[in-house]
Amino acid sequence: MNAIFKALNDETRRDILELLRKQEMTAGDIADQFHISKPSISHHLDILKRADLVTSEKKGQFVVYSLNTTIVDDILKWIITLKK
Amino acid sequence: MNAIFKALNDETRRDILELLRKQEMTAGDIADQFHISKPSISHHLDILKRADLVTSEKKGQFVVYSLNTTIVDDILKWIITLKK
DNA sequence: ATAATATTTAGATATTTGTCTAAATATATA
DNA sequence: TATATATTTAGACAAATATCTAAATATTAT
Repeated sequence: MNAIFKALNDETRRDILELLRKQEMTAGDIADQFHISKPSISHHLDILKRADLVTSEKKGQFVVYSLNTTIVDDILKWIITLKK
Repeated sequence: MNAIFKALNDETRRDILELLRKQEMTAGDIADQFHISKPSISHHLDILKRADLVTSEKKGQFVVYSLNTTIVDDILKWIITLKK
């Protein structure tokens, strides 16, 4: 749970997740949505990946990122325990 | 959402929430559950309070903390948007 | 009033984090 | 093969954070 909450504790990373909710995107296309350098976005993507919140697949010279909804379920479960 | 995720990004604070899920507790009783100084726990409680995840009420010389389930719902909503 | 108990505030410090630029790596194209 | 494009890695740095001890504040009890 630690890596997940660490990953969620940043507005840029949460925004990336919301982008990926709609469709998978390349690292570059993701970076273009923010006023932050590409290396910084790459670093954010790495943190999301380590938390298993996104997956990545190399397609030619691009790297395509997708949301991993399985882990989203894990967060839901944790939150829901607070209500029981 | 920022303050909430910031508050959740710490194992001690998440553990405090799980404790309060079962019953309300005084600051001292909460502190006794951790191997961390009372001032540090007080600081964690302050962060949880600013995020509105807990409420506090002074009862005599004690301060009783409770979980605020309303805000827990807000987190749920945000997580669920990721799945739609 | 004084002492004891409960909690918070203040100030210090080491660690973590988000950001940047420059350089490295990998792939595609001319 | 040389060049352009896409992405990541490396290293540096300022800001944020979790922790501590000491002191302050508030309440209760003697």
